[in-house]
Amino acid sequence: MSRAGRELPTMEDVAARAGVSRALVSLVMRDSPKVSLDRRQRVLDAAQALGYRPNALARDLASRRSGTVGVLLNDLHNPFFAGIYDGLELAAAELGLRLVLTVSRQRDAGEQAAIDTMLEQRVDGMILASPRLDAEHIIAASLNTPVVVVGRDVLGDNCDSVMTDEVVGANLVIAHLRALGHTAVTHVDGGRGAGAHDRRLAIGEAGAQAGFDPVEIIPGDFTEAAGVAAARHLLDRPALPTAVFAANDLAAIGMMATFDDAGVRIPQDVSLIGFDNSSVAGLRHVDLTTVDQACPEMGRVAMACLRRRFEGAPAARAALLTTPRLVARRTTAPPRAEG
Amino acid sequence: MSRAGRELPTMEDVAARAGVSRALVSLVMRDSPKVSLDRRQRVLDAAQALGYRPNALARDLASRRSGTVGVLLNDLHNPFFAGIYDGLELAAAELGLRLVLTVSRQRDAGEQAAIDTMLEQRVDGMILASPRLDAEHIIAASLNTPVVVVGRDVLGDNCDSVMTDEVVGANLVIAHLRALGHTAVTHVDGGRGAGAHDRRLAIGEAGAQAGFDPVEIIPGDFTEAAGVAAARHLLDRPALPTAVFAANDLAAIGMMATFDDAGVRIPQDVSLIGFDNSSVAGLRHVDLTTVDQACPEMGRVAMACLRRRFEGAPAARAALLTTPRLVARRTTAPPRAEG
DNA sequence: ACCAGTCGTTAGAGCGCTCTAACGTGCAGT
DNA sequence: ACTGCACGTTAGAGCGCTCTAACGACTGGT
Repeated sequence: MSRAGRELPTMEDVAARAGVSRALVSLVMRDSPKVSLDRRQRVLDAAQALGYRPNALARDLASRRSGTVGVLLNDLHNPFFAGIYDGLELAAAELGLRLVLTVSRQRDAGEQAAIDTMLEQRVDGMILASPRLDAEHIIAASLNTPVVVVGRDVLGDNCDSVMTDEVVGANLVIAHLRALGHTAVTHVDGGRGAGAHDRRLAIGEAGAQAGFDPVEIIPGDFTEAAGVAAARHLLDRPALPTAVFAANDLAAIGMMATFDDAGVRIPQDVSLIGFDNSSVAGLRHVDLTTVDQACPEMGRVAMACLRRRFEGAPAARAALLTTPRLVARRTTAPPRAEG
Repeated sequence: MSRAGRELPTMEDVAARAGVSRALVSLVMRDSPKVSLDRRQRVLDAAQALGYRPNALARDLASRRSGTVGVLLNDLHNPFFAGIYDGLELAAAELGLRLVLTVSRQRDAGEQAAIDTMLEQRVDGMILASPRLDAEHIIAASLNTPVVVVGRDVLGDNCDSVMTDEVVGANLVIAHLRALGHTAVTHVDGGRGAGAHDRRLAIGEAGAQAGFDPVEIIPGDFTEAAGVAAARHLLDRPALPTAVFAANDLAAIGMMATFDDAGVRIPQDVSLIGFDNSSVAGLRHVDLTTVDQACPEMGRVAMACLRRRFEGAPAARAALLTTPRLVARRTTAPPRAEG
C-alpha cells in the first residue's frame, strides 16, 4: 500500500530554500508574532514555491495536542444527527477546532471500535451522539480524554451530557393531546436507544399527572422498521388507541405508512406524534406533529461543554438540558367519537 | 488547551514491564508472525495491565502511511450521501482501511479547507462525494494523493471518477414517461451541482431521440428549496407541463409540497420524477417515482478504485459508470386529457 | 569441528515536527 | 566603556512509533 506521488517537501526543505532555520519556519507556520516581517515573507514565499503542506501527524505528535475533536454519529440516515452536526461544526469553527467524524451504524462493536480509533488518533475530546454503548465503557474512554454525550445521560468525572429535557417534552405532548380532547396515549418506545429510557418514564409520568389513562408502552426502536412493526402490532388488536407518541420521527413515519396501507386514516382515526422534528417530519407530504429537539443548539452546547473542559474546569460534571418545543402539524386531531 | 487526564503509557513502558525491547512490542502490535508465543503473551499482558493504547499519530508518522481514507461528503442532510457512505464503509472494512469523514456543507471554501485538512493529515487517499469545487483544484489536490470523485466527471493522472450513467438514467425516465403516454417533459436541473451538467444534457438528448418536444430546462439546485422555487415558477405560468423531471429527490419533494399547497394534484395534474431513490423517496407518504443511483454500489466501486491506485496501477484514469434503475412509484401517471 | 542458514530479538537511526534554552545582536541606561 | 534587556533567531533534544541491519543462539549438513 504505497502512497502515490512524489515525496512532499518538509520544513527542512522550506528552511533551506528560505535560508533560515527549521525552527523559524515552524514559528512562521504557527503564526508566531516574534518573526520579523522580512523573514516571514521569505519563508512564506519558499513554502509557496515548494508547495509545502505541513504534516499534521508530526505537528500533533510533537505538540502533544491534535486540535481535533472526534465526533461519533450513530446513524447517517437519521437526519437528527445532521442537525446535531450542524451545531457542532459551527461551534468548532468558532473555537478553531477540527472535527473528525465517525459513524457507528448502530452496531455496538462499531461504536467501541470507533471510539478506540479516535483515542488512538489522540483527539483532544470526543462527542458521542446518541451512543448505545453501556455507560461503563463510555466512562472508561473518558478517562484520558474529555467526552460529551449528546442525547443520553452518562456522567463521569470527565464526561458531561447534553440532552433534551424529556420531562418538558413529555408534558408538551400530553398538553397538546389533552387540548385536543384525548385522555390516553400509547407510546412506542426507543428500546435501548439513547434517551429512550428517560422518554418512556417521562411520558408515563406526564400522562399520570394529567389524569390520562396509564400510558401503554409498546417496545420499539429509533428506526422506520420499528415503527412498521409497532403499527402492525396495534393493527392486530381489536381497537386502535386514539393517540400514539412514537420514540422518534423515523418510527412515526414507519407507523404512518403502515396505517395508511391498512386504510387507517391519520389523524381522523389515530393521532400520531413523533420526536426530533427532523427534516422529514416537515415534508409537506408527511406533515408530522412532533417535538423539536433543537439539534443545532444541542451541538453548540456540547462543544461549549468540551471547551470548558479544555480550559480546565476539572470536575464540573454537567448534565445540560435543552428545552424542546412542540411543532403541531397535521397528524394530530381530536379523537374519533366513541362507539 | 491542555489535554486532560494522566499521561498515557508508551511502547517503552510496555516493553519495560514485559522485560523486552521496544522493537519487540512494536512487532507484537503489528501482529508480526516472527514473535515467539511466549513473548507475545507477555507483551500483550503488559499492554493490557497498563491500558496501553497505540499512538496512531506516531505510528503513521514513522511508517509514512496512515491507513486511512478521507471522505468528503457534501451535505449530511441529503440521504444520498448516507447511501454512498454505506458502500464506502463496507468496502473499507474489507480492506482494513479507516475512514475519516468531513462535511463541507455545500460551501466551496469549506470544500477546499476540508481537502487541505485531509492532505495535512496525510490520508492515503480521498473520496470526494459530489464536490462543487472546480476540477482544477481537485486535480491539484490529487497530485500527492489518489482521489476518487463520486457523482461527477473529474479525470486526472491520479484522479478517477465514479458516477451514474446519466444517459441510461435519462433514457429510463423518457421510456417510462412515453409508456405512460407523455410526449414532453420539463427538467428542473441541478445548477452547478455535481453531475447536474451531464444530467441536463442526457435528458435533452434522450427526449430528442424519443421524439419528445424539446426538453425545457428550468434552473434549479439539489435542494428542497430549489424545488419549491421551481414549482412556484411553473405555477406562475398559464399551463403546467404534463411531466417534470427534477434534479434529485430533494428538489422533487420541494416541488411536491408546493404543488400540493397550490391544489395541483400529483400525478393526476403533473407527473413528477426524482433522482437518487434516497430514503425519503420511499416513504409511503412521498412515494416518489425516481431513478435509483445504487449509492452503496457507487461507494463500493469508488473504494475499489482507490485500492487499485494503492496497488500501483499508475495512470489508469478510470471513469466508472454505475447503472441506474427506475423505481416507479405513485407520482407518475398518464398525462391529463388535452383541453 | 566447521560453516551456513534459520529464527527470534534488539540497537539505533529516522519520520517531520515542537519547544525550551541559549544565542548573538542592537539599544537604552548608568 | 559596561551591564541589562528586549528581540529575533537557532541548536538540539525530544514526541512515540517503524524499520533496517545486525545480533546471538540454535539447527543441520559436511
